Amino acid sequence: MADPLNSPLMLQYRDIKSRHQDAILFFRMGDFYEMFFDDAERAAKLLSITLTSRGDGIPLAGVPVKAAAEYLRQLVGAGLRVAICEQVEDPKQAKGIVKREVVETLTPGALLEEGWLAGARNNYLVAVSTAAGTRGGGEAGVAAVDLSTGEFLLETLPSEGLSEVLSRLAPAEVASPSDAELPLDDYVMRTPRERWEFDPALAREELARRFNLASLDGLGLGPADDPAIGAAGALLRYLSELQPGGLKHLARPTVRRSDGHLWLDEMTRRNLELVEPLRAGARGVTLLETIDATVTPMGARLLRAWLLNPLSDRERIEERLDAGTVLVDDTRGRSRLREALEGVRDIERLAGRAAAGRATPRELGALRDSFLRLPDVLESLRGLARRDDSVALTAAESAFDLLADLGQLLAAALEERPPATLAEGGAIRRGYDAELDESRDLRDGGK
DNA sequence: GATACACGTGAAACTG
DNA sequence: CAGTTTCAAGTGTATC
Repeated sequence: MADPLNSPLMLQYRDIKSRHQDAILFFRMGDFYEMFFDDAERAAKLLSITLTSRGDGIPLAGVPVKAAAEYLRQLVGAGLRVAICEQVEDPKQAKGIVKREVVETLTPGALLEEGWLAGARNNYLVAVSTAAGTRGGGEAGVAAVDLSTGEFLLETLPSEGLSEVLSRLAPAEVASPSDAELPLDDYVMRTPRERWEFDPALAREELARRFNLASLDGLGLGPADDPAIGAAGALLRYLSELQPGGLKHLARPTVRRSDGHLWLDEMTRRNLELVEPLRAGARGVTLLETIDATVTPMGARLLRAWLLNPLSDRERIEERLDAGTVLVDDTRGRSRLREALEGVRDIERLAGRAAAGRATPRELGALRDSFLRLPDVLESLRGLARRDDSVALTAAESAFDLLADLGQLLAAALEERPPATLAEGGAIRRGYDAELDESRDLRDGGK
């Protein structure tokens, strides 16, 4: 029984590791994340950290929790999955060793961390369902989420169109039935899933439950959308494995109908240099770079998505052109609007982090400051000359949510300049919470 | 500008 | 036998 492989800790480790075979396991031990065995050897090589052992011959490599983010970024950047195993029990209360659980798995497609992602483009995790057995022909379903913004897209299309969709979304990771063959570049992470997970009937139930709907009609989903619905089901199931804590900020899915958009195959898109230069590394040559004068990350992502997704519906095209005309014709109004948008940060991603309960005080401060800019944005919209000429602009105006309640709540609760981390303290204003004030007085010696 | 140590947990080696 | 000490990674901080 002196076998080091059978110590209580190693039993716990092997139990957890057996359920995360395909990931590097970051195993929390006090103030360190430890990796053992093969994980330790791979990570030590990739991260240039010391491969050691605990005297019992078990290979070990570890990083302090405080410095873990940078190492995680490198591992995920290298195309690996990393499962984060935390202590889920107060060590003081624990008898024997402390209980541990995987609370999150990071993959290239499942990232919420701030600063790891390019602000000007979405980071999609995509599920693809393909018709079983048939090679070519049949219909494919695509479901895509951007975890950082909560965006959720569905599309059903002929199988031949898959390469077009996949190059348009440029996903970081693709989940599909293990036997499916997909037109994907080598650097895109492939995640094989069981075929039954793509079952549309199962997925309908899951979607209805998730978004609290009696039926999917409300989402504009009919029987013809089954392939995409099946993909959505598999995607949700996979996400619940990656984020066992749940994803509160996932938006209701929106359906892309190919009849409203111009078909652009991958070759065309490339040759037109819409968003990527033909010669890798060339700067300033794409259409996107040429016309991108957006102020916020939301605008940058939207413009990019629009360029990759040109409309074919005349009415909607005219609407966009009308909006453009109003803005072009009113130089002063336009610069007012730009000015108002200047202070608006990446609300989508900040809100995503807030909803996931992982926003820092400083990020909440950025959210507050952004919200407080919104009245100015709305005012500049209203102030545009001849704004009534544009259906799109008036619609945007009437749908505009100032988020005043949230802005006021954040303004009341947060200090003017909140600290970068909660641990530093001093995030919450005096006078907001009586109990907190009292605790602070006690700590500071009281009067 | 080097060098030592603590950080938190658990195993193993050591002590009485 | 039970209790105590030692040790292990990268980083920040304290001490020379």
